[in-house]
Amino acid sequence: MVGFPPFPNPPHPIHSRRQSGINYNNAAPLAPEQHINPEHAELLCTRWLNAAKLAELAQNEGLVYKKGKFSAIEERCLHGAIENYKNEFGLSDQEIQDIIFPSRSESREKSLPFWQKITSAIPLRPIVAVYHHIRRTYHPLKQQGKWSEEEDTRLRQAVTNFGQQWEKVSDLVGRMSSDCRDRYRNHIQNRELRVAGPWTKEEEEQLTKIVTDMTIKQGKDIDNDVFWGKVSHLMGGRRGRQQCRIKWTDALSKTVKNEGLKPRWNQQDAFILVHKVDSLGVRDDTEIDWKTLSDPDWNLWSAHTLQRRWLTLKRSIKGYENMSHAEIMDILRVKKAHFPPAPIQVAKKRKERKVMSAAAIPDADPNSTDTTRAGSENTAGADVSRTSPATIVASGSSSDSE
DNA sequence: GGTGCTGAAGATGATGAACA
DNA sequence: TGTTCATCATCTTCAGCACC
Repeated sequence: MVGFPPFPNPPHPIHSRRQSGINYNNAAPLAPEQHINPEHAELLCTRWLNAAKLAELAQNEGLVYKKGKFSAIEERCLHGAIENYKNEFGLSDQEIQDIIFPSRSESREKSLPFWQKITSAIPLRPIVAVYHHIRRTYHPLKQQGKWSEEEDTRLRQAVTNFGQQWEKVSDLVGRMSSDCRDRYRNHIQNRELRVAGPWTKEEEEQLTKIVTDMTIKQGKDIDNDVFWGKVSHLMGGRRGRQQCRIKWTDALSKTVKNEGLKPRWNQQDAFILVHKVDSLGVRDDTEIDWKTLSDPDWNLWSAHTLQRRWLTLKRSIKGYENMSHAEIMDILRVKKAHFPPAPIQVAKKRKERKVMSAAAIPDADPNSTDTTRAGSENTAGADVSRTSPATIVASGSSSDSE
C-alpha cells in the first residue's frame, strides 16, 4: 500500500521555481484577489478547459486566469482545501490518495467534485492546472534527489525494455515518470557525444550563429522563438538543450545585444532591483513575474539573472529564512535607501581615499555627498518602477564626469 | 483525464575576479 | 594573501500544452 505522503512543507520563497503570471489580457498585473468575476471563477473550477479554449475565452469574454508557478500562498490554500475536504467527508489519507490517483477501473466521475472543490480555493486557476499540480505534488515517488549510478542503470534497462512508455519505466525505476523521462533525455541519451565544462570560443560562435539564424534572420524574436532541442541537435548533440539555453540567456545574449560589451552587476543594479520589487507590492516573492522586471534598457539582465540576484540580496540578510517578504522588503528598503555611485566612481573614491588616508584625513562615508545627491537628484528611490533603469543609471553615472 | 514533449526555473558546486 | 562575491555550468524539478 502506498501511504499518503504528508503535504510537503509549503515551498519557501527561495525554493520556489517557476514564475507566476496572470493572463489579464495585457492589463497590468493586479493582486490575485482583485478582479474575480464569479461567473469566470465558476467556469475555471468546474469546466475542463484546454489551452485553446482558455485563450479564446480570455480574448472574447475577458476571462482572467493565472498561469505559471504556483505561489507559496496558493500552495497553502490548496493544502487547506484538501484538509477541509478530508474533514468534511471524514476521509482518510489513503482515501484522498485514491481520489487523486484513482485506479484504472474506478470511475473518474467520483473524483470530479474533489477537483472542483479544491480548485475553488484559488479562483484564478483553471481546474486542469490544479489537477496536474496536485498530482505532481502528492505523487508517492516525488522528489528523491540525486540519481545514483544504480538508478541510471535501471533506467537504461527499463528504456531498453519499454521504450518511451514512461509510466512502465517509472514502475521499474521507482521514480516519477516525468523524472525518468527528463533524466533519460538530459543525461543518458547521447551521453557519449556530450561535452561538459567551459565553452570554447568556437562553440560560443557556433551557438550565436545558430540562434541568430533561427530567429533574427527569419524575422523572429530572439528571446522567445528559439527551440533549444533543435539548437542542441545543430550543435551536433555535444551540448544539451539546457546547456545551450543557459549559455545563451545568461551569457551570450547580453553580450550580443550589447554590441560585444559584457555588463557587470553592480550596486546600482541592486538598488534598482530592490525598488522595482518593492514597487510590485506582492505579498510573497513567489508571486513575482521576473520577466516583467527584465528591461532591455537595463543592461539586458535576464529574468533568470534578476531572480538569482534577488536571492543573493535576500541571503545577505541574517535570518531571512524566518522572515516574511514584507520584513525582508523593509530591511532591503533601508539598506538600499540611497542611490549608489557608479562602480567607476567607487574605484576612483578608493584611490582618493588612499591618498586622503596618507594625508591623515578621516575616511568619508561611502554614501555621503555625491551619493546622497544622486539619490535625491533622481526619482529612482521614489518610483523606480516608472523610471527607466537606463535613466537612473545615466543620472547616477553622470556625476562621474563632474 | 492520461501521457509525453518542451521550455523554463531553482539549487548548488566550481572557479576566478575583486576586495580588504 | 585570505576572504568574499560574481559568474558559469550542471543537475533536478516544475508547468503548459498537444495529442490521444
